[in-house]
Amino acid sequence: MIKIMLTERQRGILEFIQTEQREKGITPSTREIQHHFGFASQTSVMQYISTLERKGFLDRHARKARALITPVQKVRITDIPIYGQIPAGMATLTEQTIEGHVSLDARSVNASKNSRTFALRVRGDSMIDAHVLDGDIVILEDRKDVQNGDIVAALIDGETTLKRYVMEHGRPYLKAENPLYPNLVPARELRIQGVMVSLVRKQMPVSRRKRS
Amino acid sequence: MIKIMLTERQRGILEFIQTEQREKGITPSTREIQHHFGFASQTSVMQYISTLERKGFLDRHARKARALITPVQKVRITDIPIYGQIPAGMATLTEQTIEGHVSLDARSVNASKNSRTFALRVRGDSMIDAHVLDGDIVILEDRKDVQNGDIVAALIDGETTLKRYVMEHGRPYLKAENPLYPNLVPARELRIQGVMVSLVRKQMPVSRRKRS
DNA sequence: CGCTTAACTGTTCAGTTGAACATATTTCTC
DNA sequence: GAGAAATATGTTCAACTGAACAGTTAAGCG
Repeated sequence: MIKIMLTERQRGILEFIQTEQREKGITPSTREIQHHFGFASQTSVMQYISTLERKGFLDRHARKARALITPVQKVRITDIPIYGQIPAGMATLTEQTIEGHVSLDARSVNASKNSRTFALRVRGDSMIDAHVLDGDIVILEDRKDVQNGDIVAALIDGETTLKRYVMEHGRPYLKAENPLYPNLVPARELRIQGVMVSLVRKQMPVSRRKRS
Repeated sequence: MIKIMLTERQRGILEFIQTEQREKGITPSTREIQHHFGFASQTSVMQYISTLERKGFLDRHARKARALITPVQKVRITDIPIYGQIPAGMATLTEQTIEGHVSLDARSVNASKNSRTFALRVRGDSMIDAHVLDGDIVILEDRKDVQNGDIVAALIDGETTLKRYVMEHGRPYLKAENPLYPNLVPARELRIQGVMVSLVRKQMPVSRRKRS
């Protein structure tokens, strides 16, 4: 019963709002919706809007023009900053070290909304056996609960590296997924900066691709 | 000289508009911009807006409320449909076979704006040596110019498969990037549905992950 | 010194917009 | 058949909004 709590008309109006926003960049006004559906009164639209809002399909800023917000836009898409390299710790994640942004919806990125999400561009082949390549953008979450086997970004000697977090005999170490790279056993503290939740790869054109 | 054609003030106003849109979901009105910057008149805002529009940093719908559009929103983010399986050909890419959407910015996805972009969920390990895993979402472009070495989605016997396109002795075939899978030499026609331009992977939690 | 451009003020105006009120009809369930 | 919910109408209103007009001030340039 949770699947569709909307009547056909309600769904139509929600879809119209979403389509308009996607295509024109702005949400329609109540009167525009009214004319599109041929209502003689805009009050009908008002009623639909409040119903959709009550059911959680729509959000809005009261008493403002074209201030409808589809949760699709507001909740799902996250704008993730890409850091080239994190210099010291989470404290220093400033605007200046941002290399760019990836924008993708939270669902396909696996992001929980409580924790902070950021991205790193992978350098080197140390995780190639985990199918993470040089140049890939790895999306991480600043989380507390790191589990055995998670791929994490960790701070070692002022450098950020991406490794697999392995707990063995009660002691954690960082495992490279490439026989050519050494595993890292932390001398004292292991500073985890984020847990990998997703990956975005930009496929290079053949001409510029490295031969393997 | 192409880098920054904006004065400090112009840049500030553009950034304010973009930030507001990102955080609140709606673009600010001229008066909201006015009060944020402490202008005594909204005409100042009007002038900035037309300057930004003239320089191509802003788009808008004339005479409509909150109808500013930042090209960031309109141009860069693309909403890509994910098809679970393409049954017959490009002609049958209907709404019904859509499994979901990924939304990400065109830049990180490598998408050119002329060709149609779509996505497929990868099934099986046949491309594992190309570091494409089971469950990955592969973003493809419906392009004409397939090059030797490109990873493509092709239609073989009514099934869509992801393989590497290899041209040898003037004849193309489809190569699996896994020794356990056979290469496919087309009997007659080779129907390329799209060329891989990008990849999105949702990292599974350790508990649900397959042991290898 | 003129000329241009950027930055800004003060005011008016018409069209747009969300909201509210009172009421009517249909559809469905109990 | 009563009641609830969904659907719809008609109208009025205050607030919001973009746009325009007519100016001012400062900086840079040749």
